[in-house]
Amino acid sequence: MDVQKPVTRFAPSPTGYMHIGNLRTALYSFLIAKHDGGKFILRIEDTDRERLVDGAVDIIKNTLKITNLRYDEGPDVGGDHGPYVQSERKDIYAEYAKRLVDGGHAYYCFCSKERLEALHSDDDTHGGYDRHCRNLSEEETKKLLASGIPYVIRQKMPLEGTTTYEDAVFGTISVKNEELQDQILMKADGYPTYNFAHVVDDHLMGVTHVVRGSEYLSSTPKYALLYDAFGWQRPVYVHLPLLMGKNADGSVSKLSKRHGSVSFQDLIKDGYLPDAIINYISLLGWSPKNTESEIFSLDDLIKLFTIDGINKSPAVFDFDKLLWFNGEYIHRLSFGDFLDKAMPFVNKDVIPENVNTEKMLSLLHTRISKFSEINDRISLFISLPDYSNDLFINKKNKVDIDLARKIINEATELEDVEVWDNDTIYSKLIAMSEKLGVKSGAVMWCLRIAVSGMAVTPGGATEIMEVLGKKESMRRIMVAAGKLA
RNA sequence: GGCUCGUUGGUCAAGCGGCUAAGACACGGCCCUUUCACGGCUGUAACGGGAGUUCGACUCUCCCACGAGUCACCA
Repeated sequence: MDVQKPVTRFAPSPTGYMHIGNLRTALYSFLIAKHDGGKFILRIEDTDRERLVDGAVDIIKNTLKITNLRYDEGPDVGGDHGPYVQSERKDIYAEYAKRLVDGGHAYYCFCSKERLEALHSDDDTHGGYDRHCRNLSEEETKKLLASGIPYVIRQKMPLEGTTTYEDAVFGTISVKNEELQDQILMKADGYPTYNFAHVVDDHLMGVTHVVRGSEYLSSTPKYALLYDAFGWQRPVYVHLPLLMGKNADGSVSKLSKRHGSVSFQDLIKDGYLPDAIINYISLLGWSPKNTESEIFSLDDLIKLFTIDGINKSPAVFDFDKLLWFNGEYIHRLSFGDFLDKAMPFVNKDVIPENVNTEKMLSLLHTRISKFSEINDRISLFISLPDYSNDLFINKKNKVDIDLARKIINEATELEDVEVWDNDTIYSKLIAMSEKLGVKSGAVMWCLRIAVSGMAVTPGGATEIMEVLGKKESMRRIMVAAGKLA
């Protein structure tokens, strides 16, 4: 007999940006399916009509597209289990809710919001619904229904006993039934709640593994009971550890905006590469069996990913490590690709004509970890900063002001160089150091200071001069000569 | 507060009764070097606490502490 291939889904609400935690859920869900050659579905959960945000669905689709998390079924690709947008499935939920009522697993509730609020006024967070309408007679229900009073449909929880389910990550989870609220399945506006819709959809769409954040751990018994009420087979539950962020005071809390850029688009805007982001977040809550390297492509992850490698404890999102991954990915880009991706980040308006932009960027290729660093790093090519003569002093190369003056004066002869490129300038400077009888490092040091005005620069003296061009380089050398005179 | 879950270095983590407790990021040092970066080598640093079980616990059990999640006509 064939082992059933896994079917998983990613089911976000279109309420705004793609949070990095959501992306990680999508990734794991995708990987679980693909590791065993299964199917991955995208479903849009838009049952909360008030929180809908325009364009949010496009953000979701676009994110999955550029991260290569391809779905086999979904709103724009179709499939045998559509529609894949919950607001288009209202009839389905209504029908299944009715079935539950008829079977005695759910009931109509006519309680007003005011009444419900009064219930909570004593102790604001505890308590719950008092099951006021749970035992209305059939006649009373009929009458109320006919009268047009708004109603919801609630799930009828067992009053005693325990509900237990197996989670693939957390193991056996067991909750006393008396803890379970008669949760709302269908809202007064005719839309289902998440609690109900996702169960119906997951079953109808053949989802075998429900992958989601561990915030659902304690409400899952209610969903399991729903499966039971319908007589459906329960799916495999895979709850993922939470993603946390580090606060300024050192404590941690659920990853949110206060921790920095936590939406996928924020990170892209900041100059992170999708592959690097995917690689990093794959390791937040999961680790592979072999541990030689941590650099994984999506294909690597598909091969390596198994549920038993998922961790239980919450993971703190570490921007330093993400930055390291991103640097690795940038350094490994071919120069052509690097250029393509880097160019959009360059503020072209401020780059002088004499500067060779391509060569300038080549200096940055191995020196940046994210593209947004570019503009800070190239300031010296745009203008010569005001600097102090002390910058010329360098112990290692035995440079003092007198020597610097000598070297810079000698360097004015660079004016004779015909072909202004790195190699030519370099050999010229080497020859100069021999003539002067000083270490080549001393010459290089002084020239680098002169043309950059900075102690730390992307690239060495000759590289900077090449990028700057002869005219500007000579100008800067003359400035230095003047300062040292 | 009830319920549920978690706790290995600053962070991510391996470990699944016997180990000098991996590795990665960050941090320090050294080397390379035309500064920086890259690269190479190397160093500092951890099992929350207490009882058990066992010849032997980071690994199993219980209690405590701490942390988190959840108790919506939000998902």
